[in-house]
Amino acid sequence: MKSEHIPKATIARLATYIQVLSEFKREGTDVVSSERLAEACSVNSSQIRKDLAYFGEFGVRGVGYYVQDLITSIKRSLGIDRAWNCGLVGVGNLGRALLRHREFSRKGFIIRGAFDCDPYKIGEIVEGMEIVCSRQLPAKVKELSLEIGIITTPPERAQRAANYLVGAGIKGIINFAPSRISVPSHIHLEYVDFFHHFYAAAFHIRFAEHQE
Amino acid sequence: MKSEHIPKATIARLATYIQVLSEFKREGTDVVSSERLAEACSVNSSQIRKDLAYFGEFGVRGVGYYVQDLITSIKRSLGIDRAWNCGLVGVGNLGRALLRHREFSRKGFIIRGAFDCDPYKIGEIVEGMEIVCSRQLPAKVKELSLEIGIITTPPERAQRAANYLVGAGIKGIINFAPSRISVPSHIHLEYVDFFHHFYAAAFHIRFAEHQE
DNA sequence: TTGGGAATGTGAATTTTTTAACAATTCTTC
DNA sequence: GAAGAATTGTTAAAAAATTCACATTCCCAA
Repeated sequence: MKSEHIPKATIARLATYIQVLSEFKREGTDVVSSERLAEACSVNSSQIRKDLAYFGEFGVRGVGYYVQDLITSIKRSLGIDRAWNCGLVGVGNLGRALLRHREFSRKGFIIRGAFDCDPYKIGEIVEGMEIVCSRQLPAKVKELSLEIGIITTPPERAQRAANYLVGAGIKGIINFAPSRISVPSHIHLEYVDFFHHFYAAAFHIRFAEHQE
Repeated sequence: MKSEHIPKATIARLATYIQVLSEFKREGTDVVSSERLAEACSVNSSQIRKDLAYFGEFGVRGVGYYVQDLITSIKRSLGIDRAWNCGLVGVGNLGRALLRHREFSRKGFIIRGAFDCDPYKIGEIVEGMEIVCSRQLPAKVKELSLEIGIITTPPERAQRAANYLVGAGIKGIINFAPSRISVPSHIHLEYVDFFHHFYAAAFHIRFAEHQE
C-alpha cells in the first residue's frame, strides 16, 4: 500500500505497538504474529496489518514479524529514528515534572531549553538547565535548533507562548495548557488534555451504576 | 435522540466544548450558536449538535445555546456535576506534579490518597497529604470512598498497582505508566500516553519537510 | 522438490463516524 | 398576529475506519 492520508488513530496505535513490542523484546521474544500482538494491544489483528501497510511491508508471510525489526521500522516510519530538540515554555508544576521526566530523552525528545517570563524563575537551574526569559526564544530556537515547542503555561498565557514560538520559527507545538490556541496552518499543533480521560472514566462509571 | 452507545471521540470533544464555553463565559458571552462554538473548537457545527443530541436537547431553536446552561448540562451528562474521589499510586516526578496540580480539584477530581511502596517515601507529606504504603489501599479505599485510581508508577510496577486498586474495590483506573495492564472487565480503564502526541508531531513535521 | 501449515498483505464488506440538508421551532419586527 | 430571519434537532447521504476473508507467500519436513 504505502503512504496517502494516515488516520490520527493509526499514529496513536503505532505508539502502543512500540510499547508492547518493547516489552516482548525485553522478555526475549524474537518473532511475533499480528494475532499475538493484537491480543496484547486489545485490537483486531487486521487493524495492525492495515496500520503497518500504510508505511510498507514489514512482516514475513507464514512467519510473522521480527520484533526488533518491527520496532525499528515503526520508529523510522514515524520519524522517531532520530532525536528531536524541544523547548519548554512555562516552568510551573507540570513544566518541572516534564523537565525531570526521564522518558523524554529516552524516547528521543530532548528538552534543550526551558523558558518562563517570571523574573523570579529566570536564572534558576532545573535539571541542569537554566530557565531563560521567553523573550529570548527567537535567539535560542536558532542556537539550539529547537523544532518542537512544549507549552505548559497557565491557560491565559498559552497563546502568547505560542506566538513567541511561532515567531521564533518552531515547527510544531504541543499544548499542555487547557486552552485553545491558534497558529498558522503550517505549524503542527497537538493538544494534550488528560482530563478528558477522567471525564470518560467518570461517565462510564456512572453509566455502569445507572445500568444496574 | 438520547443515550445508546456514545463514541469515545464524542466524550473527548465534550471536554473541549466545556473548555471553550468556559472561555466564552469569562468573556461575558451569554448565548452561542453551534456555528460559533464549532469555529472556536475547529469542528463542524453538525458535529456539535450531534454530540449534544446523544444526551438531550439543550438549545433553543432560532436562538442557540445559553452558555452557562450548556456548561451545566454537559457536566451533568458526563457525570462531573459532582466530586470524584481519587487515589494516586506511585509518587515519583509525575505523581508529585499531579498531586500539586490545582486543576484536579478545580475540575472535581479530588486526590484524597497518595500511595507508594518505597519505605523512604512513606510518611512524607506532599501537598498536605501523607504518603501511605500501597498495602493499605484496601483500608483506605473504603475509608476515603475512593472511586478512581491514578497509576503513576514506573511501568514495571503498574500491573501490581492495578491489582491492589482492583482488590481494594476501585471502580476505574487511569494509567499514566507506559505499559499495558489487565483488569477485570467491570473496571473502566483509560491509558494516558502523551508521547503519542509527540510522535504525531514528529511524523507530521517530517512528512511536511518531505513534501517540499 | 513437493505438500502442508502458518501468517502476511490487501480488496471487499461492514460498521461507525462525520457531514449535509432540511423541517421544526423560536424570536423579532412591522 | 403574520412574515421573515435565525438556528436547532434529526434524518439522510457521504466519508472514513474497521473487520472479514482469502489469495499469496514463506518455511519446514518428508
